[in-house]
Amino acid sequence: MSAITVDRYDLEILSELQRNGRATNGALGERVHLSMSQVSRRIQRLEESGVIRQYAALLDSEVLGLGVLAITSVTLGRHGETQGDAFEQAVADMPEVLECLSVTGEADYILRVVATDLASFSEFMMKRLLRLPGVVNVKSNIALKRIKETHALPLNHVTQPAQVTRRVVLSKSA
Amino acid sequence: MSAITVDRYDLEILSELQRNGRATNGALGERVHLSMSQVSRRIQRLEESGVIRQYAALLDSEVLGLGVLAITSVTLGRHGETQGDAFEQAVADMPEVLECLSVTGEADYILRVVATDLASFSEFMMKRLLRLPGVVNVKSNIALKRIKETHALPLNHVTQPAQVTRRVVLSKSA
DNA sequence: TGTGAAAAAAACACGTG
DNA sequence: CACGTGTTTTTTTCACA
Repeated sequence: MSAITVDRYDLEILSELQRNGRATNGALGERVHLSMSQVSRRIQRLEESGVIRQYAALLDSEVLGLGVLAITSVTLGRHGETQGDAFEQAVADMPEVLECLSVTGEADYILRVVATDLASFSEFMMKRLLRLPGVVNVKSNIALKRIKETHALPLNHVTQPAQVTRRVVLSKSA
Repeated sequence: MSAITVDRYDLEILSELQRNGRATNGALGERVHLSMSQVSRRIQRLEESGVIRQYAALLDSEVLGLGVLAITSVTLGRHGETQGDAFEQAVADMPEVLECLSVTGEADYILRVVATDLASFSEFMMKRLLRLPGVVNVKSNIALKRIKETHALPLNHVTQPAQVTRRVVLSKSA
């Protein structure tokens, strides 16, 4: 596995790109005191190395009518790992499940789920999640208030300049 | 509060922009069989109405060395709401906390936290989170495997065409 | 690594239905 | 008033020094 060197300029660029994924090379260059071509080449490197995974438009769930957000713990019965795979596959295909982690502790999985209202959330739980094979227990915590919600990863832990493990390649059209 | 009408063209545009926040108006137009100017005007409307909250570059936490992801439940002692406000403020200022929700159920808050490794996660818990005033109990579930992780909201629930509540305005430079 | 040309895309104004 | 067309401006990409 190859590596990429990330210096403090890269970190500043990444930080700004996390805030504004459409920042122009010119604007970024002005911010970090680098030429446009420098910025362009650095971003290309960051994309190719997989540090930048994707550019995306972030939508407002409340405006779109998705008023319910829940953290749900799921426990599976003990029936071998085939069941786990089936559960993971099924959950990955459910658009209302934004996140699914297999975790340490009492539960097997923790899910982050959105729904339009409590009625439809309840229906999703009863009719879809609980009916998946192997699911023996679910426990949901409904969000009362969203204190903080960000996609922006902390970057200050990166000792500058740092070697970072290289990953997948971002396709041009993705 | 005013409203915006979102039809099936808008939904297709939003869906694609969630996947690729840098899709050009031309490409989007081809996809939904609409002219460039149509797409441009629709996107502008979606931005102004707050449906599109932000454009962002999504970074890869593993590539950046943030190998630990945890879901942490926090319980506060019963000392009035001033304490809750202080906790919420403190947590909002911690970059390693990506998400914080106040929730129903046993715990008061659920947090999504990243760290470079278990040692630094442990240090964060002991030295920073547990020392916040009012915190009497925390319980963490460490992610063993990330089954699914998306920002893409489901859009199929929107009955087409639908009235959507208007929100804040996206500033041009944000 | 910067500079300048070429290509692409976005923003804008205009004319038309 | 909504729509497409054409023009202008911005931004990116690429070749070259």
